[in-house]
Amino acid sequence: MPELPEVKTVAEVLKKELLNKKITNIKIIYPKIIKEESLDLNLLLNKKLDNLKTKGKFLLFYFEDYILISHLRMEGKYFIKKPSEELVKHEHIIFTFNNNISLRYHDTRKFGRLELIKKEDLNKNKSISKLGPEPKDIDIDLFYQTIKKRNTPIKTILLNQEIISGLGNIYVNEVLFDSKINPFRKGLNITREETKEIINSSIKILDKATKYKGTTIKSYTSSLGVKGNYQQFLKVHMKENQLCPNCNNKIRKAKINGRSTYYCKTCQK
DNA sequence: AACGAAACCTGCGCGC
DNA sequence: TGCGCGCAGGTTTCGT
Repeated sequence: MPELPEVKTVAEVLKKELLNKKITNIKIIYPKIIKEESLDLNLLLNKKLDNLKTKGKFLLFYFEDYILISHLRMEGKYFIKKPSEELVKHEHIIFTFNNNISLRYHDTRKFGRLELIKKEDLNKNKSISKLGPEPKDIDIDLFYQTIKKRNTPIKTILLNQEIISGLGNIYVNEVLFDSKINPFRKGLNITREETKEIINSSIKILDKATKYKGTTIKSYTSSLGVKGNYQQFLKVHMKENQLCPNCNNKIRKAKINGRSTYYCKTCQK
């Protein structure tokens, strides 16, 4: 469940269930989910969840003087269960809270990562410090200066979290359709005006997708029993050979840097 | 410094 | 039915 709207949705639900609750037990089933440089997760025992924020696609769990940084990557999910419920396949880390809730990190492909840090180390953390701004915080001129030096497709630039954070493959496909930009165009050929269009579309689409609690493409991907509903608004993503809602030509599918790219050759110049 | 490909994993759907 | 291949909402690492 991994782009910004889905991560924000997860944060909102977990906050409702767990804010101000204390961790009473931690069980690590598959340790490789935890980054090597991480502090020992057992430092969280008896700590209270003070806050839960997001930054780009990261979840930040604030526990008194520590922060647990969580990235879901491709298929990470959090399930809220009762401690008595038996473990199911792919549940890798289990946190028990004092309100009789078992928070389970579930990840079929084991790509997700957890890292525990001291609160004061957040801004020097390797993952977090490299992150670019989310679309709503982008400075158009700075962003334009960056992309106009890049000889790589705009699609690839928008997926680069060091340049702009929060967009993933679905929303980049949708943003480029909305802003009428061909995904193969090189950064250095994008005008300042087009840059502005891209950012405006990004803000608009991420906001709407967040409002609809994200996009659920495969039912098994739903976490926490929360299903997103933005899929009904997708215009190109996963729509190969369907008709473009603007011009009725066929939506095409191609690969850009190994990622499936859906676009309308007629509308996206 | 910037770029692309490979690596990290598992499960599903498709064609034969 | 079974096998092999390609595919999946992401990031990091490695080689050029």
